[in-house]
Amino acid sequence: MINELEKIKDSVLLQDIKVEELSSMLGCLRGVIKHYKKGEEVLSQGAEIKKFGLLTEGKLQVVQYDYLGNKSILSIIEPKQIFAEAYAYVNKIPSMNVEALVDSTVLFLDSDKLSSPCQNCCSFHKQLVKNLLFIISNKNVNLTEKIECMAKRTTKEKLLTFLSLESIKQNSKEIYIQYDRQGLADYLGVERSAMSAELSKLKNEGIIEYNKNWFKLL
Amino acid sequence: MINELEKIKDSVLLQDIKVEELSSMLGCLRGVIKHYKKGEEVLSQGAEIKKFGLLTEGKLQVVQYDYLGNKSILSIIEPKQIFAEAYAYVNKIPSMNVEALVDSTVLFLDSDKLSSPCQNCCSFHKQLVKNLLFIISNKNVNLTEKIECMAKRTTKEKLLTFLSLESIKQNSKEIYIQYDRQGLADYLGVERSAMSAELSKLKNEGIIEYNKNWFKLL
DNA sequence: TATAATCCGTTGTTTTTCCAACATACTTTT
DNA sequence: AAAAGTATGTTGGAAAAACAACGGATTATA
Repeated sequence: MINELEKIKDSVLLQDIKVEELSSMLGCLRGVIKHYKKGEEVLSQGAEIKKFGLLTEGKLQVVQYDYLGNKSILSIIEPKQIFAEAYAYVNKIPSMNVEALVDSTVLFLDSDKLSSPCQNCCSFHKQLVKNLLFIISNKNVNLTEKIECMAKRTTKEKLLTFLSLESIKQNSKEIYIQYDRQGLADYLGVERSAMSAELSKLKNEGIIEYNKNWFKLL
Repeated sequence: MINELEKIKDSVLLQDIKVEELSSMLGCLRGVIKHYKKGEEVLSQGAEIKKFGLLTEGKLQVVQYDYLGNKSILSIIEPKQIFAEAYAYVNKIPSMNVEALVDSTVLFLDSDKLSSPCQNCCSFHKQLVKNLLFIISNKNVNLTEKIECMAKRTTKEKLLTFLSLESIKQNSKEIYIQYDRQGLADYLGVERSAMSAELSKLKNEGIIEYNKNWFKLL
């Protein structure tokens, strides 16, 4: 257990919480550690969620099957990240699965206990709540930005919206993006090759320059 | 002040908080009431946000101007709803404005105070945090669902994804939707008339039936 | 280093969407 | 009930995106 805490003590969720407090936190939040083999289901569609997860080791993917049975990957969970937190707080049945991409270890924490601190109002509780609010709010802002891009009607506008948002975030006309072309196309909800063609056009029109992950707004 | 509290005491944020506790809460969270004339700016782009708002009276709209200066309405805020809460918890400068559509009254609450309860750990704090987590998580789930719809490549798929999500939520093949055609088109990010045409096609193909706000999946 | 695998851009064709304009139905007002 | 306003459906042409297929470049691997 101590070993697991060591791996996640500098996660965003546990930020600014003293190491000495971590183990008492585990008890308070009914921390449970579970191990999963590659390919195993960590959370399955339709099951009610009362705890959220903090990945201590391995890699997970959040997938969703639509009305036709088509699989789509919603996100990849890396160590120190939390998942299923939104569904733990709204009492809705999630419509997605979480699967282990490699052998993984997850620390589950009780969402009810987190938001209803114990009698003695331990100091770490304040910080935990603050961190959780930050994480969820941040996700919220990111989702809103993605929607802002996707809502544009043309691929050209989607690209320019994305790039100008990045430009603001990176506070520069020259930016580096985290996605490869396929990843960017998925993010914007368009087809890769069509997007590539559109990028070329933007370059020819003298609106942007780019090379691999580097982009410049002119 | 008492008058204002009366109007919002059954909002989601203040759910399950005793009326007697509300006024002490106001002090603790540094509650400030502000009035706005129709057309006035409630929050302006680029200004740092330390407090979030709870609309007690009137109507607000959240608008955004993109890189070309085009205005788009992100959401309409009705009484008892909160706004700007996500931006209050991530330390990001918001890229949107909030404007008063009619004369409005807003109660601003200190986001820091909410997540860092006072010494005596008042009982309402627990409930407030719980409620806030619920609201933000809920928004999160809704945004994710919208993205799920928008990510589909064709209008037909967007419609069917939306309808089947509603079908699950309303637990029936027959559903009533909250949007009119223009609203639904905006939600899905497509053009209204093209969407209408697609709906007709789906009806002809025997995949759905509909009449005004009523839809049935076959 | 050779080979395989992956990523990225290009092109032509097919499909879908947008857009504008108009017709019809429904609602609200007077 | 007439008139005006609003919401929805329809259509055809223009624009854009998807799709498939391919070639060159880069990266990973044997």
